[in-house]
Amino acid sequence: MEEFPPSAVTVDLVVLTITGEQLCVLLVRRGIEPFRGAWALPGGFVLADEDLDTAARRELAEETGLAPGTVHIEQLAGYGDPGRDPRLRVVTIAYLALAPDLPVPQAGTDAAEARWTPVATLDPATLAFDHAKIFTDGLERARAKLEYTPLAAAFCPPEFTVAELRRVYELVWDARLDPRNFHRKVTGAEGLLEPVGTTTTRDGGRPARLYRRGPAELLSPPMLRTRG
Amino acid sequence: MEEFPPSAVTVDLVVLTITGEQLCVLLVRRGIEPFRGAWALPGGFVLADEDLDTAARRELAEETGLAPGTVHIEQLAGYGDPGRDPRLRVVTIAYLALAPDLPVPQAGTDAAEARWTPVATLDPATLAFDHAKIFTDGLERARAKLEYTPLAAAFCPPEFTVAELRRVYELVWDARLDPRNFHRKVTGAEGLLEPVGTTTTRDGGRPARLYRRGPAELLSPPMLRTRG
DNA sequence: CCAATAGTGTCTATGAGACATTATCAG
DNA sequence: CTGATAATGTCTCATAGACACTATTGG
Repeated sequence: MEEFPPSAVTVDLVVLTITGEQLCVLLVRRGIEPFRGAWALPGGFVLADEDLDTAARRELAEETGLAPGTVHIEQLAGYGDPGRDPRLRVVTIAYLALAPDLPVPQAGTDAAEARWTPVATLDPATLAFDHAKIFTDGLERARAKLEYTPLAAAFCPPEFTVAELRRVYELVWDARLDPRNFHRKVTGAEGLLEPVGTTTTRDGGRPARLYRRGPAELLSPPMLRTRG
Repeated sequence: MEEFPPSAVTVDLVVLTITGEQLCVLLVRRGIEPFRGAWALPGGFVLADEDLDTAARRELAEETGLAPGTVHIEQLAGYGDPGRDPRLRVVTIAYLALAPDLPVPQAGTDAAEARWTPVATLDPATLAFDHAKIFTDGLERARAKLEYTPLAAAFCPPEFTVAELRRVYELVWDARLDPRNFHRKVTGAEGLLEPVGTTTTRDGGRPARLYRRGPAELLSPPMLRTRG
């Protein structure tokens, strides 16, 4: 092993949710230096005996007070530019988490404040460290994954209507989808949705059938996002 | 910052190429403990003032003696299970590299030997550390990326024929594609291929037009791999 | 009744896949 | 010439997208 350059390893989280009519990201206001007072992605050090995924879930729970089962979480990428943290060499493993509409987050240990911020109004350049890039990468990953995975349901409560699922696509992609074609597509896709059997009128109008997520891991054929 | 658990950070590489008629991965035989004598993915420590991408390219150059411009390289994922290295806590950032047919690699500093191994005959379980998982993830990433990116050309020399590009798909996916439909599809895709203007008879039969990679970043609509 | 949304049916353009046909080289 | 592969054309079927229409609730 000889000598090796020592580093700290952290996890950072891009946590996305849909509250009301907006796609939002979880930000914390830093209570300590560096970047004290600035908004940042939640995160923290990986403990000595801890798996990366475990560290990410722990930080998520600390920051949101969330039941682990309700949130989709996946690794995003590693970021390790020298100088990304002014104190010492820190390599961070970023995670992407998608959650249904959540209660207001609670501030964690290092954070003075935690908040859901609409992505439409967020200027990424104001974020601490290199979190602008991590946030942008995470958002793009989420957008891409809606195309070919059933991940949109991760933004919905356990039982949801086709219209609610469509709203997820429309908000994340900032696009309009034809309700009738969307309905035909998702109800026709094998293993995507499982009918619960009951209906709801919470969206107004004719009662809508409720569905749960089905066992499908892949959306085939994919949902098409018209590319520029 | 208080106290933090110190770690070493490495990069490991899944380097794929096509030699003759087989998809191959670059492996090195370890010359030092642990796993001395076992085959492993090439890799090494990230230096103190070095970017992760830079470290990956440096290791690749050391291990293959390759001109940097000819190889596609992208980050794959981070791996950090405690105990994945028996010596100390090591978090590795894995990279995926795709290269055209290459000269025989040269052994690096820590490696006794370097070799191209056909993926069809490789038992991943024999690899050192957790390299079985990294290799499997890298291979699956490469397979998936052929579907929706122009990445297959990374396996080809700068100028190549449609048939050579098709061979890449067939070898990586282990599938057969109709030459006529494939030809129509790739020559019709916007920005994918740029005709050089010359032809070659190196494949026998009627001379085939030579192409270079075009500027397209995305293959739209994607190449379809028939899913199970 | 009317307003609103759910859900179905129909038409059309596009593209994938199967496969015939013609083109152009080496020997 | 033959044998090989390149390149193009044609047909059919599936599906995305546009949009008309019917269904079922609340007010």
